[in-house]
Amino acid sequence: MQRVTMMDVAKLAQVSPSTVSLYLRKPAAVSPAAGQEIARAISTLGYVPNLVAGGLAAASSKVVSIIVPSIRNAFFAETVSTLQSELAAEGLQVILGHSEYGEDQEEALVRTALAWAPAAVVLTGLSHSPETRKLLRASGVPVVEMWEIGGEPIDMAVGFSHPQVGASAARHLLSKGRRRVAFLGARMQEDHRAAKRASGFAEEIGRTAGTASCAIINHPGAATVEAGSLLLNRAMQQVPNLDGIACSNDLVALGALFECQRQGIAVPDKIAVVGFGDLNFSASCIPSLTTIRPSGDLIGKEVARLILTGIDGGRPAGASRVIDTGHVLIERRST
Amino acid sequence: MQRVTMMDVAKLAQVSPSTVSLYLRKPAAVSPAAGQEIARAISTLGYVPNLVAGGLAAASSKVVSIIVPSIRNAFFAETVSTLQSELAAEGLQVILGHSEYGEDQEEALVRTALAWAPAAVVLTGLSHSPETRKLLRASGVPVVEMWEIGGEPIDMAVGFSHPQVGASAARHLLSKGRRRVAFLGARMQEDHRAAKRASGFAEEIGRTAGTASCAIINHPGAATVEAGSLLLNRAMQQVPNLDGIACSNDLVALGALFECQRQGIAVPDKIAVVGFGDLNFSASCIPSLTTIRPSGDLIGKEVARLILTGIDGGRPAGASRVIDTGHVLIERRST
DNA sequence: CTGAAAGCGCTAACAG
DNA sequence: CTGTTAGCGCTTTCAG
Repeated sequence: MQRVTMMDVAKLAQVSPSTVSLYLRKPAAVSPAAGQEIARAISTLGYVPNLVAGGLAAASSKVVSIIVPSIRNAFFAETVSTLQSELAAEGLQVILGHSEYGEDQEEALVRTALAWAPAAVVLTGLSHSPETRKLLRASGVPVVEMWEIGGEPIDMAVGFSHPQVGASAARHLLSKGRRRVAFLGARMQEDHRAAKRASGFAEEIGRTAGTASCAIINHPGAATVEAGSLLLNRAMQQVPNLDGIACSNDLVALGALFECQRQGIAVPDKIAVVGFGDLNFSASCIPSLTTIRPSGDLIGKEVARLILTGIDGGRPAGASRVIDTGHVLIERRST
Repeated sequence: MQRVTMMDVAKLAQVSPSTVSLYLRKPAAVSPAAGQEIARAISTLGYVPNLVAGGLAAASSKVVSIIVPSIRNAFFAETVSTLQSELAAEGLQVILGHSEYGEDQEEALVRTALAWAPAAVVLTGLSHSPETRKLLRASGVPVVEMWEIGGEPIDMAVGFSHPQVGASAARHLLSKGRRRVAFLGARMQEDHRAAKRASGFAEEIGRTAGTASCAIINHPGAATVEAGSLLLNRAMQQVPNLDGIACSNDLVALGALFECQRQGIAVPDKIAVVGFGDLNFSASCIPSLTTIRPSGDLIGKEVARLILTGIDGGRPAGASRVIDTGHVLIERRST
């Protein structure tokens, strides 16, 4: 499909192909006269460089492979979106893969990702199969794990501590005088990060208010609004006089809010609700939702920065290999 | 970074590299004995084929480039997710780009996409710059435009008619006796598809109920819950005794629903609300939202099918070059 | 069914 | 600053 090659451009501009190649990569390193000729030739011919050939010759393609559990999840959509924009600005392409929270799937994706000799690979979280870690380490490709810190990264990591998020939610509920609380999570058998938020929550409750009741309730399916309704009902059964809940996701929290409204349970008077994610609707729902913002786009930006500095500079020094983007609790009406 | 090459595998298996290559592509075309040797060599060496080299040699890489306005939009996230899964199953990688609803950005993305000699490129909608169309046509690469039909596609198209969606919403509102209606849209100066839903809505209202009042109201920013609140208020100003609204997106509809609740406006008694998208929360909110489902994953499936059949068979014949995935109105409590 | 040969289009030393 | 020279690792005729 590739009609015009660098050879054609070189011929028309009366220079050698390598000069054209040089011009394309470092325009300043070519004489202005030659540069102009080349530029003209490129535009009259409508030349588009073949990145596949370039990648092969340079032994590293201008591609970064991103693997997330699911792009349908607004959290990751945000990060991927930011990452894509930042990388595109530097001429890097994004190859996308979905692990669906499966380590085996992730491993397969990593394997094909590596087949592209990518400039970097970006993974979600710190939990991976041993084989995945081995493949990645052996490849020598820069890898960034995102959305989680607090373990041993394969190479670099950008994210925040999930147990700390859980603890923040717990402290907030406690500070509002709640003592009969529950954590509502979805898919925690696979979503290790949500599970960590849950255990951080439970630990903090236990540590600070040993006498408080605390339940962790899991919905095996995806984190949806509907799951929120279900979970709230189960929580009320399990914790009599429930007065506070933390949710693993704002969608779940919204579902709980709707269920409260349906059953005439006053929020926050009877039950206080804390979410996670600060999604599109969280500020506008009724009551507005107290939530924890993980800043998915900050993560995206930092990952991009790590990749970019790793590419043109030497790899960044040890100090900056793990970046904590933190989290912010945003207090609204639901507590 | 690529350690083991096909050469190494060939040596260990005591065959020639071309036999290994053949085995990788058509295992059946190689003798069972040789096949076993090769398979063993591959696994003991941990060989991963270099797709960059393969792409160069084969003059077409196993990549399909997908360009959507924004992956943060749940509609496109769904399609991309499905598409990625379907294509990955056939060994194709997805390269992702965001146009942010800009034709120039899209053109730039198409240009780099083409540099990868992709197996196909997937675009959103039928509106593109003339240069984009030219580039794509000249490249000879299969292109699929998705999420819209009703115009002249560059090559293939999968989607539905947006004016018809607007008309469906209008008919539904009319059938509920509403005569003072409005269409609430966001970013319609750039989002041509939303604008078409709006005009389809207005036309149908005019055609069927000439005496009805109908306003089209646009929020220049993104389609968010907050925009929904704003838009509802403007609609009520503009159309006294407003009794029905159609929204360009369920998020906008949710915002309108919240605003009604805040102001004590009964839905659907006073104002009926129709959304678009059938998002996660639409069945669960209060009242549950009547909406139009465009089936983003059906679109993804059909696009994948078109690409896949185009690759191993000859290109599909003229008849099936445009696929209408239709839309479904789902009636719930909000009307 | 298998192997030899000839590149795919570009980059990257290295001389000039 | 520019051109020459070798490949990058794989696919693909084409013989055998």
